[in-house]
Amino acid sequence: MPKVYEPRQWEEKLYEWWESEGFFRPEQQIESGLTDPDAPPFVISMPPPNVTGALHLGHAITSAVEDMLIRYNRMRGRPTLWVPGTDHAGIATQNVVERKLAESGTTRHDLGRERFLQEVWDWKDEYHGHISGQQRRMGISCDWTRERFTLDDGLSDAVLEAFIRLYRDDLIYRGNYLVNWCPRCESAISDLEVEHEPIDGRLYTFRYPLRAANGAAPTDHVEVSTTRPETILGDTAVAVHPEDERYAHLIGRTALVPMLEREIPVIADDHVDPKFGTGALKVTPGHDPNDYLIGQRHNLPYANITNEDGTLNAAAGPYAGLDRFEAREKLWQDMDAAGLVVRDKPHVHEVGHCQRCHTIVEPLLSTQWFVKTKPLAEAAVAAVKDGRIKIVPERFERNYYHWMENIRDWCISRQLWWGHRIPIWYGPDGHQFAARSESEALEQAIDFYGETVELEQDEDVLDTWFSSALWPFSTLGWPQLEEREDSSGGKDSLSSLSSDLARFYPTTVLETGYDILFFWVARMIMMGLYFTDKVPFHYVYLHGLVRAEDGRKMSKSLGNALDPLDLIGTYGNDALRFTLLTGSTPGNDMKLSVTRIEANRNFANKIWNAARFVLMNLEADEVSLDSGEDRRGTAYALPARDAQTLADRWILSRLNAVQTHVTQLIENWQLGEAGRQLYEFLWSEYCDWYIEAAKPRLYGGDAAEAAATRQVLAYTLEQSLRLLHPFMPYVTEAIWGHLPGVPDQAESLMTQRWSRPAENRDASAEEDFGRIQETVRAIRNARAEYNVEPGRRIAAVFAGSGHSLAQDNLELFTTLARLDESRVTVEPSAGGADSGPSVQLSAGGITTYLPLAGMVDLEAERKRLQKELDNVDNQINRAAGLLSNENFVGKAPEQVVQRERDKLEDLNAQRAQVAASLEQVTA
RNA sequence: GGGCGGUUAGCUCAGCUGGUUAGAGCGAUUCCCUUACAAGGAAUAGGUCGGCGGUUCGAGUCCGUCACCGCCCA
Repeated sequence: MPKVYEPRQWEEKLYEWWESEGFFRPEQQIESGLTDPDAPPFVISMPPPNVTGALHLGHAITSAVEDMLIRYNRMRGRPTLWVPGTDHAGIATQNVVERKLAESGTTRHDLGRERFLQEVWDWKDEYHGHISGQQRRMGISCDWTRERFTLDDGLSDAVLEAFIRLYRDDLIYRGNYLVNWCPRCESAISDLEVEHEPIDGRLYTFRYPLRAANGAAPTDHVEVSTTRPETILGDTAVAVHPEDERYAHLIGRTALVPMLEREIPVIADDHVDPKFGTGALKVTPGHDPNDYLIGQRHNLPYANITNEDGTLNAAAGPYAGLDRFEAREKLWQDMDAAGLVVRDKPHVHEVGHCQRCHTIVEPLLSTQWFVKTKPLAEAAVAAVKDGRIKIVPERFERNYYHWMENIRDWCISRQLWWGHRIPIWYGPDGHQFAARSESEALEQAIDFYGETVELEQDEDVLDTWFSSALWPFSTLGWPQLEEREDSSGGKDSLSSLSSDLARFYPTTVLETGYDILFFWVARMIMMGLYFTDKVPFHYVYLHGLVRAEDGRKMSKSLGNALDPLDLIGTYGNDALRFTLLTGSTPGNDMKLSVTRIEANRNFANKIWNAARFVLMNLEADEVSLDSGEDRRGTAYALPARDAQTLADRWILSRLNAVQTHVTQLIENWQLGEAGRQLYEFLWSEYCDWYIEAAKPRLYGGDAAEAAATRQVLAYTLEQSLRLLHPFMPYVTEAIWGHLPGVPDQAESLMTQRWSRPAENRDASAEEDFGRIQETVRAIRNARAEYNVEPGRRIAAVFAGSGHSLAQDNLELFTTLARLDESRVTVEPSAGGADSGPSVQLSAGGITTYLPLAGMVDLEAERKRLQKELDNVDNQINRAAGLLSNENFVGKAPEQVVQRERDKLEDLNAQRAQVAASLEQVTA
């Protein structure tokens, strides 16, 4: 084994091996006996990345968490299925291809629908290779043989089926409503795809001329404010609050639209806020959602003044053809010239932008398709309320309820070409036929009209999220397999042949970022319940967003985006994923720190070197194996209990604790904490203490002792690799492949059994070893303070009540604290050294004298001991105070009280030791 | 306007149902290339856990309130 772990030499090789061996496939897992066919499968539908995009750190954290869960559950013996795939990402992908066309001077309209789509498919085919290659670099153990794409045949079938069923059930309808229109994409977008941002605009105040009572030319006016003057051209009323006395006399009069001279009424409506602006409101039902509602209440006409590209149409009179923002300027100038302008001043207000291209959205009356969401949302709320679906972290359930309970109908039609075309054909009279194909529509039409007619398919495609909403079951074969399942009757066990849908649905956990809780998760729940009558998944695990080190969102335009593939190349896959897994808690954002990735790269290397150490010593050794019934759970044999030293018992007990805690933490979704505990155990306990304690026994003369030590070293390492594997799959696999005598090496660590505690915790070993650690630290500290050369071995005397512990573990002390074996003595009584002045330490219940001849500064020692005495006294006061408090003794749990009693006892003993030392120094 | 999250060491963050003297990584200081690892080892310094009030024998943890930062929804 080389001295340094080089991720690049392992990662690709190991991944290719894993994939080609079929370890990612549930069938192989069952066939090979890794997983129990009768155990409930563990299933994740991977959030499909945009097929023409690049993977970013959001995908990296998704991959890290999901792969961790999959690997853990596979090792626990559950058949696991992780379904990968990609999303056609309608608007985003079409935009990219259109930009490419623009570079060569053409547009999609020049090409026509068919040729344009061919262009996009070509683009998709090219980029799909990039994406899946990147996903493989992320090391994800998903079942590539089940990979899907939202526009492939099966999923397109699912979309057809879903649309037609919803349509027939009256949950999809078409209508002319005010929608969010992106003039750049030239498409409607849903409410969710509008991002509201404050912009520095202006508030324009002007005079609305009022026709005189006798119908003569305007003699007076009312002042009105707006942030969008161009919409004046679409005004169909002026509204005031019904109780606003200032304007009561105006209600019922007629106003004249500036420059157009169109007559509109002055009406009264509660919606008007008398305190905003002048208290009078211009009403543009065709271009403002609130005004739209006012328009409905008052039966106002809906004037539509803009074209789909954001220019004004004929209804804008002289302003027709101008862009909406040019028209704003021009109209304002003209109104100024006409003496209608009062003022305009800076005004910050929230404006909706297109999520995809950031263009300011224009509310526009348009004929679109909608999903009636209320009935679907009710079922979706119930599924979470009654616990069939659990959201982690739980607080997001409130967001979910709030959104679901205030849900509005979902605009699903998009004026794009790239996507699932709406399966509706129109007859000559506009009658709608919902069908899987044109011929099917034609059959319906013949039935309907009694003759063959010309049909035209709807031009639009569906919102990408419509197909995504079906993802958990469409990827498993719905709806085709649903029918087969029904006819064969009931759900088969995994051991027999049956459909994926029957075996793997509902999925287990849906893991994704909280930013798409509404876009995706909520809609999957609605659709899943509606179409399959089952929840699509039992758990929703939401991770936080990965931000740049400065806390801002990573983005290409800011130039602060880190490329996960670069990071993997530099630091290794394990380092990146361990950082993502341990760097934050569910639902909380994390600022990705490169130094942390580096630290975790170092951790991987540390494990590598610990393994090198163990293997160097094992090489010529026969390692026996403790073969249980399950060969995948085979462990290295341990020495008999009575052949174990304190250090052995200690590290085995610590391993036991970590096995238990890590398992509990993962089951409790505290993945980060689980990883941190492993880090702590492996580095601070196994490497820093156990390996160091093992060295003298390995190199000492006693062959039996050395062999026992090798066994504990090997056992602990091997079990730790199993625990760490889901967090750091590569380095653990690379090391595991070097282990001698392991029966299943032809397979992989990923196919081995999750580590389980073999023996009980050993409280006395943990306590005793803890006392030794304390004493060793105290000696090391004294050595450093007195500038003892690191290599120099010094004399020591152990005394006091802990002397027998010292006596039994002298070798540990001499090694760990660098003592001179020939000059170490143990004395039962705390009498102290007789060889002149010495440093006196009280730690771990052992009094230690270090006769640092000629180096001891009595005055400094006195100060140090006094400080220590004060410290002990403080603690004694605290504990004694607690114990003298009747309330504490009476109300606190017995366990807690006893702990304080024990502590006080130890402190008193320690105080006596320190006090005695102090007295000696002072005397 | 409504809701959520954050505020813990110089920096980045842990700290689960309240219970040892609040932890880690990085950074800082001192020392060491000791035959697993200098991507390493040993030691040290550094925090009134945002402010105030409350509940409790006991609060970083629970409740109220305020401040600042961020996000979501309207």
